[in-house]
Amino acid sequence: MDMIKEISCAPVSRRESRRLDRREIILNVAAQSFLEQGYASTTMSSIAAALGGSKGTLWSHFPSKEALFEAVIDRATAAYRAKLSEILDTRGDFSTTLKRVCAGIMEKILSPEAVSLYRLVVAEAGRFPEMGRIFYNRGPRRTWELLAEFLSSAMNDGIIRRADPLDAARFLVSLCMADCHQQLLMGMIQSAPPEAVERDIDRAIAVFMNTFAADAARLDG
Amino acid sequence: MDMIKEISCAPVSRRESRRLDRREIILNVAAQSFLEQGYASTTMSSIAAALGGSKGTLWSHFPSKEALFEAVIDRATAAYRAKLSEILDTRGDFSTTLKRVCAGIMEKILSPEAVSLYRLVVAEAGRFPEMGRIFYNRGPRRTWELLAEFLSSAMNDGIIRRADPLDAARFLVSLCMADCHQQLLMGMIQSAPPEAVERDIDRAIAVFMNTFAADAARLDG
DNA sequence: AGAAAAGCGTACCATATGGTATGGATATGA
DNA sequence: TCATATCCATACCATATGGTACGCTTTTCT
Repeated sequence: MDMIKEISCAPVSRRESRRLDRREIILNVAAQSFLEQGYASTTMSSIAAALGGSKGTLWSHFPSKEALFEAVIDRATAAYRAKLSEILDTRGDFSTTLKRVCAGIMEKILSPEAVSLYRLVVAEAGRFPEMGRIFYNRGPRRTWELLAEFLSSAMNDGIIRRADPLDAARFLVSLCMADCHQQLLMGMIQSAPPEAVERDIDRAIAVFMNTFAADAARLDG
Repeated sequence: MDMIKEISCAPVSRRESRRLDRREIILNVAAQSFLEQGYASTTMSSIAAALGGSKGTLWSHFPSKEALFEAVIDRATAAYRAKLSEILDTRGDFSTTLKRVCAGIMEKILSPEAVSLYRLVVAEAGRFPEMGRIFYNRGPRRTWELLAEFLSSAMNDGIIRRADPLDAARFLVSLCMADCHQQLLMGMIQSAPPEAVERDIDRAIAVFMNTFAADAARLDG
């Protein structure tokens, strides 16, 4: 009887499962509030109210507002990372794949949730140093690593010149984020028009290929 | 008697001058608080306390927290713009000047105040739509325009290929902001080490020249 | 069936918030 | 000199905050 308990690390007991469900719901509600209101403007009371539940329950799951916030950021970045891994589909020739990958990255990065998350991180990074680190490692870093893997194989195939794949990936991503993303962040636009995104992608790839094509001039020694 | 009053638009009366001084002090204190605490976490009471003055005085100058905030952003962006105009000194040959100009822009952009302001704008742009517009027009836009002016003359001299100067300027600035600025925003570093800034500049210029040098390949039609 | 866990509802706490009102001190302008 | 503009200090307001406490019901485990 005890054996069954021990061999399963996932929650078996129904109680535990229900509790995790509740926790999940709390995190959803809290995430929504934090992402669209910011940290300071989000109140525990309003979260409890939105839950339909009581404050006691809230505090039984998270001992403080700060702990809740950290859990939310943790989960949001994890979700972000999960969405990213869907992107890398390297079927087809290089330039087709490159464009598809860029489009995938752009779509994730420009999504309202990602923009809200980015805003929140930038806003609170000064006050919550760990948060910036978590986001950085799970967000941008993962994106670069995924891209770098793809670019690395292209380097091996001699399609683009050999260089640090991670540097190349960072370069490409920063090129993609130069226009629409900036304007979204500063509220100049509410959503990125597809044609503008397309233009960003094309420009980014053009500059990237101009820099990294196999026959391109070396930039540094 | 009325004439004297009318011909001078600057504050003549000592009362008025004192009042403006007080207003200036309020704006300084408020700016500091908003920039390092964010909007929601900054309290009017704490500002009044830091002033040494009373709340009555505060509210006699600004009818609400929101009004104070707008005035602060207005002034901060104006100050930012003033600092920018110091940058453009086009003596010397093109590449020397280009590097100096980039270094100047980087120095402004990476300064703690500029980073705080950028953070605040990004954080609150969703809630204060006008603020993003003000910042955008007085900050990035001015920077681009200054740079564009310089690049435009370089185009006329045939040093770089003819293109939309504003586009080229935006491109160069976005290249400069790709690394250190990002890391500062996300709290990965507390200040940008000079050698990293130097590296950012060199990379940006290399890519820029690779793209815009007179003999570079056209990127788009 | 009965113990325990989890959640709910609500009342409560000290504190702080944005904002108002008032009365007095001080400097300024006519 | 004298009215007035400005400021300061303080007390105050309704409301809201993060967080605690407690008694009650429902669900789960044994």
